[in-house]
Amino acid sequence: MSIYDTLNKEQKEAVLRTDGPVLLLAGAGSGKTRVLTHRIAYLIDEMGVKPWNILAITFTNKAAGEMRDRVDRLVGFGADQVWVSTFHSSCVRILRRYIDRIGYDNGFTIYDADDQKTVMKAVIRRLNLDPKIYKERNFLSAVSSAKDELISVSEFERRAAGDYNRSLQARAYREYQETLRANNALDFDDIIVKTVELFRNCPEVLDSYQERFQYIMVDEYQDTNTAQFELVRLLAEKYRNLCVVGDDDQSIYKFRGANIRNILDFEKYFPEAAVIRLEQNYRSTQAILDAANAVIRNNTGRKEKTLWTGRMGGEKVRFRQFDSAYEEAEYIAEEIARKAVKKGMEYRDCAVLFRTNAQARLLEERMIMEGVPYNVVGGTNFYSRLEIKDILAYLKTVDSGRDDVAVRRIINVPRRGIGNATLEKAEEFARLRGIGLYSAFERVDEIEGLGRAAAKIRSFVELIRKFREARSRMTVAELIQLIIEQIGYEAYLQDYDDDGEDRIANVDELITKAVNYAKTHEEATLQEFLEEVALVADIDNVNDNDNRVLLMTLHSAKGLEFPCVYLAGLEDGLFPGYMAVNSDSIEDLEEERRLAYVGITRAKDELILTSARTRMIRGETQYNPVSRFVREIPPELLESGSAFGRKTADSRAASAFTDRRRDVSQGDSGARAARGSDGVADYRPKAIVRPKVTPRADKPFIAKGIGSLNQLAGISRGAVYKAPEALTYSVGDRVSHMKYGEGKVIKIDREERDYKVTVNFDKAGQKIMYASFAKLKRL
DNA sequence: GCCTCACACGTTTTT
DNA sequence: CGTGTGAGGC
Repeated sequence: MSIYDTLNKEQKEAVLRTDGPVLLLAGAGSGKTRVLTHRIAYLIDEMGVKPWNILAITFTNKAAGEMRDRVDRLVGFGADQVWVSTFHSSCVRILRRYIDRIGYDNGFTIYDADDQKTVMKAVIRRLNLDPKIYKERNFLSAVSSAKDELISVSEFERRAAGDYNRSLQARAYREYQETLRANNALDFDDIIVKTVELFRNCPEVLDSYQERFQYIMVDEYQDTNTAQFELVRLLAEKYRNLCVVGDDDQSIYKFRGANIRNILDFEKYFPEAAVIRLEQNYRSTQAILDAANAVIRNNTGRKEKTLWTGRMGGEKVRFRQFDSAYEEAEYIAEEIARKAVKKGMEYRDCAVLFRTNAQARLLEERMIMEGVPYNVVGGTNFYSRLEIKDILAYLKTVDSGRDDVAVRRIINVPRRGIGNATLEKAEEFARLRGIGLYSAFERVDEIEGLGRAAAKIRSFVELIRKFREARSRMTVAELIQLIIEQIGYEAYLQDYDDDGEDRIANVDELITKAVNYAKTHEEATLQEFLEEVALVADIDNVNDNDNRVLLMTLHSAKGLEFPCVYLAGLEDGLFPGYMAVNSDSIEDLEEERRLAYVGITRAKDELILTSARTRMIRGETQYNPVSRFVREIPPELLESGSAFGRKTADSRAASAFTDRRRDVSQGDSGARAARGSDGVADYRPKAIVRPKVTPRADKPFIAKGIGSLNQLAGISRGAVYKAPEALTYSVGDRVSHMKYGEGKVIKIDREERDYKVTVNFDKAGQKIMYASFAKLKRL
């Protein structure tokens, strides 16, 4: 009895057919991850393939981690040598070694969406275009789609000839690309594009990777774009041992350039390809699968397949319509709470999925009221919070200083009295000499007409110089702490806005992450840390051990499964979104339908669909009909219950909620700042919820599992920041500091969540610092 | 140079 | 409704 005997006939075929191209059409829940992991095991154990000759590409880091774990368990030895990672991580790894061959520096930085916007805005200004008319978003999406299709600047220009608007985009594209190059930066798309460019221009580099990756597997293949396809094609060209796994019915990233032709035309590029279909679903009940099939059937141009399951019967899919989105949220939260208490359901077995991130808020509020522990995946990424970006910009500048966007971001944070006029002079100086902004700062004495600002710039340069010098002898975490302390960042955040405390807690989380990073990586360089940070997705940080309900978009839910799934906001105009409803292309609606299919097929045992008659969107009340996707499910497959079309006990009970709601919704300006470390929202700012946190006494209240509520109660979970209960030193004591050496404590002020300590250092003089960051030791 | 206030504008979805 | 931006006053 071998591990392969547990596979069905098709799965086994996919595992055993190791040589040559294979297109594996794997329906939802058909065990494709199982096939991939067993295939890797088979290659290593039975075929004698060296683990390092195998490359497996997944969609998210989380999926990569899981795959590696499973391979680890299957193969005794060498699993850690298999490359399992995302497109982006793999490419960055390659580019770090070789990008100098195509004219970048190997120490390149990675720009996120925010940085891209900053650059494009500057481009628009430089091109003397009216920013009122030309939005950076439009240019950026034109640039991004061009890159997805591997269209170079010159190719874009050629195609744009004669078209005014296109020509403008072409100019913006060129200018944008040149700026990135000058800053030695790559955007997300470049990471793929530049790798393809490298392979095309340097045959010897390509050859070395072709030799290295003799067996290649690509998961979620339906979501690859043209650039990614070309990358894979190049790598696989020599040995042609390429196995792609996908499901055209689950292609949901067209907006990001995913090219469904990659799957439909695979056999054209690889005529010798074996096509294997996995059609047995091991995940869902027949009832759920019937609903999924009923919906997806309405799409045209699919690869025909019929999913079936051995799990006959099952509970009918439920549908409930409510008068308002509040009632919808209440129903979901209340029911989850009830199931947890009465039926002993684990919170982690349950997910609430929705179309847009904005829907999370209402659900969240309600979860808190019901005392249901939850996590929100996505929304605003942890690393795009302004306080985090500030610190990262400091780190980037310390690391290289070539990134003008980063330098510009921090030159006046905190306020140093360096304003626009000064900056423009410095930028002009830099531009004329073809150097970076930071290099210009280093030559500040040569810049004319700066007046008093020159001294301010000089001390900024000195500050960075000190950080650089300190870098070699400290960990990333220590460096961050040093920066925070030196620039007085905590105090800056404290009175930046109402969310000072939340922001400080976020910075603290960053330090915790840096500490953890050092623990898991032998050579934890600053550059690697920055890279890691740039490439994480929110879903990557979801911890399966957390016993919480997950709230997330349908996109984030791809690849996951849950015993119980709530699909919320099934309304025409929301899901499918109004864009798709009003689009003249049937394609857009079909993509939404595939999204619905993905959502439905996440459920193993229980699926509940909900919708609301009214919903507030952008301050406006919208009235939406029930989603066409619900209507596509035959009534006999649905249990529509009493809430359908009528006022119910549920909705009547909700009026109390409506009254309480007013104080809930006012002033949640802090919502953004209040996410936990992982890009997973752990709590809401006090303004929204603090007065509301009265978890019912009869609810199970698992204190340790409910980060959100701990946060609300003012309990910080950060390891580093935690305000000490009592200090180990007091006024008059001699203390030592990591950087300043020894000194005497002059004064201690108790502040809301920390102590402010004034120390007179023997060498460095008098400093005021926060106890939690300073880590003073009594002598 | 910095702060405050008023107003316009908009979101699908994300590596 | 919420955020980001721009004008105007200090």
